[in-house]
Amino acid sequence: MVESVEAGPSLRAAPFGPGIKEVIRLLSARQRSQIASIATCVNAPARTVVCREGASAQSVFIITAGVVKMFRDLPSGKRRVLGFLFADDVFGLAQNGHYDNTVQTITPVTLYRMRVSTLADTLRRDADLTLQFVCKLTHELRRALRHNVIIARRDAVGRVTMFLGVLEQNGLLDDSRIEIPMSRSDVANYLGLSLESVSRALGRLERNRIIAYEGRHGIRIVDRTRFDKILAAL
Amino acid sequence: MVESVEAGPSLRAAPFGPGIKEVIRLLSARQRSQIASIATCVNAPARTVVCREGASAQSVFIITAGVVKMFRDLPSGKRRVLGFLFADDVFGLAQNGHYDNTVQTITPVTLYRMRVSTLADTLRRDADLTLQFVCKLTHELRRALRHNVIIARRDAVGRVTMFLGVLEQNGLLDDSRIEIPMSRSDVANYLGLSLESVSRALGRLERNRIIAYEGRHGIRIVDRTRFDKILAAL
DNA sequence: CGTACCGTTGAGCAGGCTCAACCGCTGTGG
DNA sequence: CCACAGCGGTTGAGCCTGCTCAACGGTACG
Repeated sequence: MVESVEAGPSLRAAPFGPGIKEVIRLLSARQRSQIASIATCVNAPARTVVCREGASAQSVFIITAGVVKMFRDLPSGKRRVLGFLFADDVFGLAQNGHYDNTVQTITPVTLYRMRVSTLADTLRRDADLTLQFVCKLTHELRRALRHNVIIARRDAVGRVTMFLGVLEQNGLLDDSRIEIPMSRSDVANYLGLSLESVSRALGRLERNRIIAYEGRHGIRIVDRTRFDKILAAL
Repeated sequence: MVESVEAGPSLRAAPFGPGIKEVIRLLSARQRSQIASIATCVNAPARTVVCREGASAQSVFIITAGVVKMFRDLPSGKRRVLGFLFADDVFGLAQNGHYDNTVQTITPVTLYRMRVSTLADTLRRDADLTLQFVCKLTHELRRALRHNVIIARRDAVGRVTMFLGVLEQNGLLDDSRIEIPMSRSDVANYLGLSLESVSRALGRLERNRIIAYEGRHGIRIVDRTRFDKILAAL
């Protein structure tokens, strides 16, 4: 667990150009420490609300460890989860000086907080760093579009399967275990399903021996062939 | 129709900070001509494929007039429309040197095309301009998240109504007429509905005297109160 | 003037939502 | 130490809405 000799936060994204296929960490050591110098490092326990929809947006955040969910509460009382964010993700970008989503921690989280005005000043002086943010935002945009594709699917099993696929990509765990740190309810709100449907879909995937449970918050893909077939079925 | 004495393309977005509520055009006259100097202006008729998913990504595009759709074709043959883009929108941002969506014109379109490497060079030298792109991308991200909220909704009438709301915001026509330049099929693919459902939803809105048709590609909101009530029903 | 596509409308079916009960784990207080 | 309450998760029964298949009307374009 000698993971970060490096100082400061990082950004994870897939670059524009050819050559590099995977998602990588973008910032140089110098840029990381540069951001660290204008940010304060914060630890938050699980279930902490980091920023609230509609509140005045003072800060931008970069996650270095843990998982958070970004959501919006609708007039009807229903909650729409717009995304899950992990290490090296950024959030808190605002419109008109107000956050437009609420962000809440799911696991204990370590994050860097910086004032939006300070960050803007820094970016105005460093085009290279700003370009890194462009890259990161483009990556976020891709994720949002992918999310669109997922929830446009009609069948619950397909949506859940695609979600597991995303989690797998994201986790990058060496073994084949996929962590599902969030509750069924969060997953349901993310996928636009009822939590019962999520539960049933997972149950069906297990009964068909496509996945296997590893506790309630972890699964393993047992039959990759059929898993991929479901992914491609859309 | 003396609309653009200004030279070169622009970017439309809502800024971060407080003070300005609406979507505005970001670039200064200098920045517009700067981009114009590294770009070539192109006119394309309706139904032109501007860039194709998977193709090598040489260029980035900024629209100055017209409407395009961005979509992805799925293994099953179904098509998912990820968004409609209008004047002052940007597209062509790639991953790993390849476009990840196809973009096709709906109306005749005027756009600026620039090589991605040239644009990157320009951005690396101008932090201010790059920051404008950050702002624009954040705006696009917001739109994508809003799209997520829309299609997560289960009822067809609600989805169509929210779509009309977005079109209205977008059009900013002085009168209350809302243009629907795209086909029902495109709308359906955008909303994750069958085209029959879109047709039925519009029909129901008209029968209930909430909207009124103005030809097949334009409507007018007749009963704003009930329209807003449907919007808030989610 | 004809044809093909877009749009509308109808009938029947399927999959997901709602309501509801039940299970297992966790944490708390008697 | 145990009883109980609360929450997250699973499972079942019935309903409802949007999808599918199909036919038809209108308009734009060759």
